[in-house]
Amino acid sequence: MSMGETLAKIQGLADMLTDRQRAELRKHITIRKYLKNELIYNEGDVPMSLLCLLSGKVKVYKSGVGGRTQIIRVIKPVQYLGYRAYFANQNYVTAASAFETSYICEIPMDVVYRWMEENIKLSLFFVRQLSLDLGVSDQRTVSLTQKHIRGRLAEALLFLQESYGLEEDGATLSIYLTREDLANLSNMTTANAIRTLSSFATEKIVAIDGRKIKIIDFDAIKKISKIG
Amino acid sequence: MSMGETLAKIQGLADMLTDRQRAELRKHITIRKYLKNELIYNEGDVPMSLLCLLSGKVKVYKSGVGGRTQIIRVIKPVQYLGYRAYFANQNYVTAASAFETSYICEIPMDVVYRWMEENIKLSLFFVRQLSLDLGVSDQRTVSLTQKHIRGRLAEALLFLQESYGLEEDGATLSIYLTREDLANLSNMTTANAIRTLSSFATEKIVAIDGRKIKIIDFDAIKKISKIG
DNA sequence: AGCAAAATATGTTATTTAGCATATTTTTTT
DNA sequence: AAAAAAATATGCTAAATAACATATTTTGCT
Repeated sequence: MSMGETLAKIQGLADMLTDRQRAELRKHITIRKYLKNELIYNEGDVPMSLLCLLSGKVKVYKSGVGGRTQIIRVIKPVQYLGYRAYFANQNYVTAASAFETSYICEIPMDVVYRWMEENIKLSLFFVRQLSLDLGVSDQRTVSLTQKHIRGRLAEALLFLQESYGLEEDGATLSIYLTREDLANLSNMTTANAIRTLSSFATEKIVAIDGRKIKIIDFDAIKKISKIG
Repeated sequence: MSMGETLAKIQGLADMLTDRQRAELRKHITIRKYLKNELIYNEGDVPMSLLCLLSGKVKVYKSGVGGRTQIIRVIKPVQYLGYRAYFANQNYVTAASAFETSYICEIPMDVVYRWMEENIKLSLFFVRQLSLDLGVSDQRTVSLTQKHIRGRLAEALLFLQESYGLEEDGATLSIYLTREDLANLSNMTTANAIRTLSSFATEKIVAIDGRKIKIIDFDAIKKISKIG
């Protein structure tokens, strides 16, 4: 990932900056490659940088009681992450790692915050991002607590489709997750993710080929997700 | 609640404003009294105002599948609410109502947003608020999904203590909730909230007298909440 | 290619929690 | 103060989900 490509990717952010800030951006930005399953940051770490996923796929998760893990959100290119903890003056309460090989650019958070103090547009950008994130999080709390297993899994499949899209066939999810990740996304045990996905396959709602999931009956999935 | 008292309560916000904005604030601010259980806003409503709870207690909740309700957060004086949806350009995805008689002041959100566009401090205030809210919401997702009933109820009791404090005896929660509200806060059925609270009473962890809950063994509650 | 480790599949059992029913008590309304 | 409605309490049953066990398949590694 070259600097030129990178700057093209984060143009949305760069466009909000003043000329002077944009010059500073070039000085401070760094790019790092993360391998599959590599940790990007961990719970308890001090947030130092604004991260922007340039390519690849990333999960943000939290470990709960008894070693269970909950995937809180998934990140696609070009999305930002890592800002909440800094703004709240906290250490990270989540961890993030790469689903697959990912390129992430980093901008020191103190530099970003300095820009925000003299750049309303940038501040309002984060107000909006945080507001969207919070809406999703609140909705997720209710879905994960109130829907039954089938509803939660169906919702997770739709969520993955919205986040990462479909292959050229217009039906196969573009992300290949392990059943364990699928379970951690849907708040269930791995065995139940396996079983429930198998049921969906038996019912011809999806077709599974290893980690490849093809959604055959979108309406059925939507219905199962909705009624819980 | 007089205008003088009100301005004293929202001084934290007023202090961030310019002189001109403060003058405008006086023109646009209105105060309204809400009776016990009165609806403040509903899911689907268009967010028009920034709300600030001056006195009383408020719940923000969301109805999920099968008519079940989840209390998402509780508000104490002097806290703001109603801003997320406006910033995200959405209608409300939650509802809010008063636990008890409450006074709430309202400032038109478009006025607030105009201020934000020319007032970095105010924008950064909301960046911080939203970041704190999001951290709580993410934590709550994991607690509510992974902890067992006793852990969730214990957490709810601690949460109420942190939010609304204790009576002069240093042990009785200052908020008197119905078992149904307690259930909606802890993601369980009303019958289970009743049963579990009774168990805590039998185990001498709390003492209950109607809706009055006295925490006898704080360490036990903390431990139950922690281990889930 | 061959081995080890990890992931998937599936059956069985145990636990947790919801659902339902009914009695009693408390609160609200008239 | 009486009546009605709502909330609380408690027992029993059913449903949902986790836990555990074991076999098979796939993946990653050297």
